[in-house]
Amino acid sequence: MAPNLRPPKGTDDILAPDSRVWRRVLRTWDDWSERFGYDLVMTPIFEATDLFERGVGESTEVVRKQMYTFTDRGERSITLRPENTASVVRAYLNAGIQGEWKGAYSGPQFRYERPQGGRRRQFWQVGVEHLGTDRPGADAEVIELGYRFLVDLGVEGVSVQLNSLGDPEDRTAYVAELRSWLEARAADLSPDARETLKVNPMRVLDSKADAELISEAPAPSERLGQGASAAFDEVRTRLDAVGVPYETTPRLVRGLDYYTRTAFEYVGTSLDTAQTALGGGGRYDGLADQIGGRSVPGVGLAMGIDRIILSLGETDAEVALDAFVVATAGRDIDAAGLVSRLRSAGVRVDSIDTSRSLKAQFKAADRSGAATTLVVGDEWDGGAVRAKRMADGNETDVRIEEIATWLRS
RNA sequence: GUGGCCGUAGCUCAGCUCGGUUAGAGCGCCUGGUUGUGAUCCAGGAGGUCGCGGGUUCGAAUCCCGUCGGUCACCCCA
Repeated sequence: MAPNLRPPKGTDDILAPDSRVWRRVLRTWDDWSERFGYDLVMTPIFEATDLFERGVGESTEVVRKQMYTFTDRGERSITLRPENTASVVRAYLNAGIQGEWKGAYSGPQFRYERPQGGRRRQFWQVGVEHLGTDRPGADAEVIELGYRFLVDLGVEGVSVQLNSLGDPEDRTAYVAELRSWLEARAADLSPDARETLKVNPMRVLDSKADAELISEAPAPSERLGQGASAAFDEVRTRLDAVGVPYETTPRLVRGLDYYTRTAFEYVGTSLDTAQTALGGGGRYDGLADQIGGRSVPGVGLAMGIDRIILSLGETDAEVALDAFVVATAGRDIDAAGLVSRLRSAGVRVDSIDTSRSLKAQFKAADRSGAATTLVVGDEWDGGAVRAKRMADGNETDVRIEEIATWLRS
């Protein structure tokens, strides 16, 4: 262990069997996002720093202390993306797209924080953005997608927490009211909350230490203007109609500044760490304008894959092989031919060094988890191989050209 | 960024309080028993600068300091 082979603090190497769960989760995501009509969108892993400063918000925790920022050789300030929404909106604007557009992404994000269960410096998010419309139906559809995805994966106790933060005018008035309400009670606030109050009063609503006091505070959803209020109602009506359960959480706020109107989070019951949010999102009608483009409404969500997998437990490490090929002495080339032929036929198959003892090869076959082991031996000269079902030890000879179909039955 | 706990074979850990011959166990791994058979059994074997650096000492896995890493909570968030 002399040379340092560990990955950097807060990052992980993910190998089998854990990586099998990752494959399943990522495939499930691709499936659901396609079913909902989202095309794949890929943006750079790093961006100009000011994109995040303007997009995510100068007063947010993310921008103030969590960004991986460095200067490149061309003296540009570059930041590893701490989230993906600002990039996707930038890409939409840059491509000159008119009107509605739906994109899905998947990839690593970076935030400089003290690592903890369910909180890494490099973590994986999947998400979608639906731009160019302010219809509440789009909000409901985004929320439904995340819900279906989590339920399909088998996450236990999924619930959707829903709130509305109002339109910018509602929010300005509300924040002023909240600020004076909190300032009047500053003596009772925790020191952390008092600091937060100066920078961003709404985030005080998130303070765990002040939960009791906060429960008395005015809530954003109680101060909605007509437009936001009607939209909030419609989102709820639509969620009811498609059978997505949710609970209204009046004091739910989000850590990023760009949210307007709809804000939501997914929480699960099986995560036994302090981090309970599996995903979240909302509407951000002012974001495009803030990062320097035209005014384009949008709504989106982001899901934390690391946390979702944590909450899944390690139960389902599905076997990745259908068959394992072993060979007796001198049958190396025949065995290699069989492996190649099966792979071309769509069978997931592997072998180890076929010149090793049959015992060693069978041991590897057993460990691989493959249901069947195929023995290339003297039967090969008669056009067959011996197939052994590992679970019960039964063996039968199978014609070489029939193996692929035999394995599927 | 703040605080608590932890760092000995691939893995889980014992040994550390009361420093002292070649640092142990279980599991795993490799080879053989079976020159065509795994998961069981038997025999043998490989594998450790005791996280790293410094200090105290005749002598440090064991005591002291620092550092890095892990973990949990806060903060915050996915």
